[in-house]
Amino acid sequence: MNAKILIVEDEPAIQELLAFNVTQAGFQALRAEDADSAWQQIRNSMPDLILLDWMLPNTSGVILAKQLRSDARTKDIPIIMLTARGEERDKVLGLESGADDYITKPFSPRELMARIRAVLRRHVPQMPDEVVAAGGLELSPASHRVTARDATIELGPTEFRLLHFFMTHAERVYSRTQLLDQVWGTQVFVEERTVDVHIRRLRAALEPAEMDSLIQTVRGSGYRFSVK
Amino acid sequence: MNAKILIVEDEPAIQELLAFNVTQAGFQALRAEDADSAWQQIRNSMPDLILLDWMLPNTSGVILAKQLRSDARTKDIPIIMLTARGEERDKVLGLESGADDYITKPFSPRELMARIRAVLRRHVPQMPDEVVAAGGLELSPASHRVTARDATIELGPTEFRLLHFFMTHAERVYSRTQLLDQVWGTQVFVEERTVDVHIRRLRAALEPAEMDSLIQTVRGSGYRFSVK
DNA sequence: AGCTTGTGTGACAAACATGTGACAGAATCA
DNA sequence: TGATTCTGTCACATGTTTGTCACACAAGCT
Repeated sequence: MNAKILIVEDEPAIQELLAFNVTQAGFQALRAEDADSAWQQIRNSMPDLILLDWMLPNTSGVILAKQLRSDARTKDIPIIMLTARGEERDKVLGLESGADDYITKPFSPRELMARIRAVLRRHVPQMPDEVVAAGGLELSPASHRVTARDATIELGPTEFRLLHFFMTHAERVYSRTQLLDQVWGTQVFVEERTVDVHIRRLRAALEPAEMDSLIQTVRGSGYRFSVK
Repeated sequence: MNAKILIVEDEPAIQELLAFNVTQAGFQALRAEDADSAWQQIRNSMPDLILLDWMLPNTSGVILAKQLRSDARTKDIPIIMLTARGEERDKVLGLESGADDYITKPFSPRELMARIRAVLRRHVPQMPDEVVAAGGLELSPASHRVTARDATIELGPTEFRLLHFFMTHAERVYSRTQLLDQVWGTQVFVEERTVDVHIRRLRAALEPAEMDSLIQTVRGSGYRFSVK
């Protein structure tokens, strides 16, 4: 189960070089030349880390990084920025870019791999893939699967993230707005009532297992996942 | 103690529109037409958030944003950029601007307010809502629950706020007017007698647990929550 | 006791919040 | 590409909450 690393770089030569090094080190290399193909790759295979060129054709790397950070689905993926020599370290690691680390071109393969490993290691404690269990439900982010008493529960992506958030934040009320921020991401603008509909869909999916009562309505405040 | 929002916009019509929406939503609106008057306002009243037009007469909005970011006193004030449709999303969120979010003109009031609230929420770490316990009752703002001897007590939003206020201000008499200010808020106008009715409803909810005597009537003065 | 003032109580309509089914467009898949 | 799922939004149904009232009741005063 080696980590997937997405390389976002428009220069074919450098992309090739990176891919070679990464593969050589036992990781799985994914490639993209611009922001669009990067998103496609991300949707398809959820990389564990992104090597991102500071300068990209259309959207620059910084913008892509920001977008990644503001989307609930991708905000936890670590990013290493690739910069030309001139670039200021401060800018790269500053607030604006959501980068975890950066490396200057040209780089030595050894340094590159060292940084990749360091970032991955630093990121492991977050354990985004840990199985969560609460109230008779079991949710596994890694396999994207939910089980209740041996019965598998089918959920759409949004319902899945919603349930995941609830299970990791049980016994606490969240307003529709908070849920939108946490589950949808801050840059997405949707109606608050959309939350209601997704709550309903989630309940409907949990109902066959008689688990729908885990998600409670708190009138005037929001919703709560509770095992009590 | 509602948030102050500084509107920096040279177009009078748009400034007016923004101020209207902001005020309507219960915020306090400050206005400025250019960078100079903006700084003046900022020095005078330290807004909690700045709505900043991308294009301004002398200094452009981006420059002002940069200046704000480089001043220790103002670098933490969140900024929402107002841009014309043509403007590149990339530029706005890029390194240059220190913006926290942006919105494109023309905008819907709803979206504007949603973004303002989202940014404010992100920037004001809400104080930890601690569990309050008094007289055998336990009230948890976070989970929005009230318990009396293992029995859950169901309360409507207003009764909940009322009880919360009482529990955090026990042993002291509050007049109907004071309670209206504290629990209902100063903006709302309701009859004083309404307090009586809510007190009654609260007592009714506490009665099954024999906790209704915690709320005492002080004839001619008001009500008191007392554990003695 | 009578009178005055303050508080308890049940009822009620309007306002409000949430549940629910349907639908069209977007994203995804084969 | 066309088929299929997923999403966000709406309109309507349902259910709660809220503020007010009218009247009953209680307490204090002369």
